[in-house]
Amino acid sequence: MAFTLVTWNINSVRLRAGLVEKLLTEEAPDVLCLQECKSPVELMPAEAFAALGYTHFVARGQKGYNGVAIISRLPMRDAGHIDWCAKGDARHVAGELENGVVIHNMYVPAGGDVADREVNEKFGHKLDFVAEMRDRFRESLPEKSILVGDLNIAPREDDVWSHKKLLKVVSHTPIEVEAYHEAQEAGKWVDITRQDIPEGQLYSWWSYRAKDWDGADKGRRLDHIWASGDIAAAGHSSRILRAARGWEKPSDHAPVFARFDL
DNA sequence: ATGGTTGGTCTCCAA
Repeated sequence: MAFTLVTWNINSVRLRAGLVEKLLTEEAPDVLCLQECKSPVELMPAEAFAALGYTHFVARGQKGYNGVAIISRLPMRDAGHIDWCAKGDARHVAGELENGVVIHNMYVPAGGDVADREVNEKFGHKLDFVAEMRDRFRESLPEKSILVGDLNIAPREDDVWSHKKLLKVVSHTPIEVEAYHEAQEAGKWVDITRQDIPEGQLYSWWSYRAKDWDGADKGRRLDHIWASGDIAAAGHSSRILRAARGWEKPSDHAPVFARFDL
């Protein structure tokens, strides 16, 4: 069984349902994971996706914030979610394919503006969230699993436009990068994007605030596709659809792709 | 050093 998987922070699935349909039509992935849907589940436009053949849909939502959804044209069952940091946030949903592979769709807290948990509780929440990921993966080693989503951390020097200028900027601080690696190593997760594209600058997000996002190209790689060690060799053909950042009324994130032969 | 843009909801908060 082979399938193409995409992760995309959509920044409102209701406002950008048309862009999701464009991606499904033009790129025809088998499974699409969305974050920041900003909608209760019952108001997510699942029918529009079903009309394109994507008849399987699992999601967790809430009004205005967070929200994650998995849209699939392959049979998929709801495999639950974890209430990270016990806040009741809709930041995780899992779907299981017929081959037993579980896809975890995650939205890690952005962490606010100040990289100091003493003065910014949102940064503390982010660190606690990623530490909980580490602890849970230590408790139970993931198998036959894929973890995707907006992890809001750019771990490598070539995952940001300027390593030096971003060392104190939330998303690329050493404490976050350390936490990211601890979580990854605890689960023996393999970064499929970097397994496929080991060298060079790679971004999946460009700020709305840039005058010329494409020309300035001050991006960060915040969106990730990880696979558990037992199936990592099945991952290939990674790419980031940068063009989607230039679509009409775009999300500030671009879709990240990988293919799996399982 | 600062401000820059966008979305959702209800006047500002989150990103």
